[in-house]
Amino acid sequence: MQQRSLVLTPTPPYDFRLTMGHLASFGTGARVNVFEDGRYSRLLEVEGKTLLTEVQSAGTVEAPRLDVTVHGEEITDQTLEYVHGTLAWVLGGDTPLQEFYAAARRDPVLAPLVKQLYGLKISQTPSVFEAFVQSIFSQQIATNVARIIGSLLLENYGSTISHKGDIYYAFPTPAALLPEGIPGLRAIKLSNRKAEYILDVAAAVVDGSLDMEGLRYLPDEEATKRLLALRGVGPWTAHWLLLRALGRMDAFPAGDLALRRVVAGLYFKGKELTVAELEEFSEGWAPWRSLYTTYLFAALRRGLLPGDILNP
DNA sequence: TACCAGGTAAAAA
DNA sequence: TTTTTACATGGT
Repeated sequence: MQQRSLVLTPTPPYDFRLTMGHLASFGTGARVNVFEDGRYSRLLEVEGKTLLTEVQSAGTVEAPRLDVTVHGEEITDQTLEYVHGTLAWVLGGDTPLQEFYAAARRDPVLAPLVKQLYGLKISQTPSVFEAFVQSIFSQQIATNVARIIGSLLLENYGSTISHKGDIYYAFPTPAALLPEGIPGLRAIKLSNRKAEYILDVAAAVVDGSLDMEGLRYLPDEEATKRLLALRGVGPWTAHWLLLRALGRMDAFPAGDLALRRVVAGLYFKGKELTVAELEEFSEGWAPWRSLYTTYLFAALRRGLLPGDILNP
């Protein structure tokens, strides 16, 4: 196996540990986005080849620098360039923070959180398809169940690379999901309906009738419209995709139960909020609602919020 | 044993 | 047009 290296320089401030820790805690995160001992490892499929990338911080929050090692066969300059672009996107280095910080510091609830999470950026999935699949099987089930299903998906469909005794999984491509059909996805504990949603989209991507990755280049409104037209995608999924796959800064999944409870607990003394009320409240956070959302979830996962905030 | 969990489409009213 | 209901599975 060949090995090459490259360097990434995110815009400061950038906290690699916070940003990757948050990424690894999401959805299937732990299996496909490995973050251990300060090293982020991730398999990427490039031009039909499977590459293992390993990223380590070689800088500071104020002067970030990331050293990347790429392992694989026939790593051309072009391949390396593609990997560079993909990782820059995945690691969220260009997330604009200054205006969000200025606004959040004026908010008594957010001010201490942005201080503790200083330098946290929004990581992105390498493909829109990956976030779509993760969102579908996270719908209306407990996060730990979603994680189990995610692991099964990787083990059953993902290509792998062995390196220094560890097995790394790539997130399955649309084409990889088609041959096993509905029964294959039922076998990994998805409902019949969710299996249909995923296979419908996978088939449309493979036959070229759906340019899912092209959604990245459309304005928010148009991208949202096209996402909502997909079976299985409602407002909650569409907004999470805008936030974590399309790199948009003002997405807000108001239908999210956990988000609703967190905001209710922090801003409304625990009084339950309807989706419409949360949506209205969030308007004060525009145009940085993706960042508010990300910081609240990061705070939640890191135990910076009251422990019982999800159980009113 | 029921009921709920980081929702959505389809049926029923 | 608005409001229920089925859906899979693991935890409590």
